[in-house]
Amino acid sequence: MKISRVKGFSDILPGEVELWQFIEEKAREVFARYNFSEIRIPLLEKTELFSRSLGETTDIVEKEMYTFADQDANGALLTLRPEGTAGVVRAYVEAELYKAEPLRKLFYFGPMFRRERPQKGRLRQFYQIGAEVLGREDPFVDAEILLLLNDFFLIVGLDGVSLELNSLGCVQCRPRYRQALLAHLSERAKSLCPNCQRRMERNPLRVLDCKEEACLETTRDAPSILDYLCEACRDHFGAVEKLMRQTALVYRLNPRMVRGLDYYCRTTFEWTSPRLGSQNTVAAGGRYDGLVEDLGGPPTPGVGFAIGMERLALLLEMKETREAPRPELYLVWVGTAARQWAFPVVHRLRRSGVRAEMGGEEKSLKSQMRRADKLRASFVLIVGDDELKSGKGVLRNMDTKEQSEVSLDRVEAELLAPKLGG
RNA sequence: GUGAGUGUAGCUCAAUUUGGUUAGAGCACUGGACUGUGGCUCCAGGGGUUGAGGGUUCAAAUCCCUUCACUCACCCCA
Repeated sequence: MKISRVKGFSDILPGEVELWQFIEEKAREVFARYNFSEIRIPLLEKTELFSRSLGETTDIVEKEMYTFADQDANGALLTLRPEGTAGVVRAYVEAELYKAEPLRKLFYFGPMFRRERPQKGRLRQFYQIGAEVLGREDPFVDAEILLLLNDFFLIVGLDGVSLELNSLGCVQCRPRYRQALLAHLSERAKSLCPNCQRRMERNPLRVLDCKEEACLETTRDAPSILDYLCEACRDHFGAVEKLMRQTALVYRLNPRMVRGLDYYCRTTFEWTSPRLGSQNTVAAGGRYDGLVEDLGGPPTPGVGFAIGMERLALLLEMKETREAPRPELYLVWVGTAARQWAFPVVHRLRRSGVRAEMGGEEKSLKSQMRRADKLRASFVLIVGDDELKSGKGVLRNMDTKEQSEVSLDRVEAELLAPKLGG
């Protein structure tokens, strides 16, 4: 009986994995330029970490987490991480990273798990590239990571995406806005969709995010969060905007943009693409100045983002297909004596760093050549009885069709010469 | 969780409307033409429980029921 993969979980097969490697490589490059350090944390955390940091009433915590009881006597509830920030902050606090160094710039790659209904750009195990900057309240840091993301998109060749920016205010000013919005909404509650009527009680800001025509209409002249920011938040956001203009980073101000997780405050942002279908966010993030303290650390501001890797891959995949690596040498043998000779030679070449392959089974010269061609080998070395006798093998450059003789007793030395490109 | 759509060869798809012989094509794969030299061309070959199970019928890929999977949308979000 065949066993299939779990719903919403996917394999990244040869042919597509090259694109992922490319993305990861470029991400490392950009993080290095911006002086970020990698952090690796567990996929499994205590459930409490997520319910505390994301918010008890978010959809993720309420119905999307993979949670189970540990087999230990204490039976603690454990959860496969649905996002990265909580775990990074937990590690930051646990290792007291703030003690030796006031500013930490961290990045990570890895899978996240949410039990949602799969669709385009949405899987139950999905990969994120994330970054967190801990220890600075400075708007220059907000601008820095926005520029980092922009640079990253530039070097992977992503285009057609747009950036939206907003400020959600802080614990000082958001309650005031919430109240004003609520006042506006309750007067018009009848014209809101049933969903939004529920949202009004739980998280009124989400009403602004509704796609329902009627709700869009009723919130058209709703108060804007940007008019309710306290002085400190207004200054902070103003400074971010100024830096955006100074660095010519194009964005659209979107005072209706809200975030799904409770810990966000002040600057929030989102990169979207119209080509992704309804899951159109490629990257998003924002500031979370209270989170470290909530998780038992000292008051420490933070700001970060996450990039959805399969969404990014989806967008880049449409542009061009990336090529699989090609073998540098394919050794074609004719006759069992030649095969016996070839096997250790290929082994030694591989040990010297050459990407090498040889013909398998008892196959004709022609079919081995065909296979070498299919794999796009750069060079083919042909060895048969004649060559064994004369001690000279035939080396063929598959691109130029040039052939030359190499002496078999010093074949490695000859092959490792510049011919093979090092 | 709700709704809609789609399941035929390794891949992309015909044949389903109107049930009718042995389910086809292109690409890919294997071999040959070219007995030890790749790509192009030509020829040949292998490969299918038509997602699965049941039903109707002389006859089912085709009609009906059940089920599973996938996809997209709602929702939510990276």
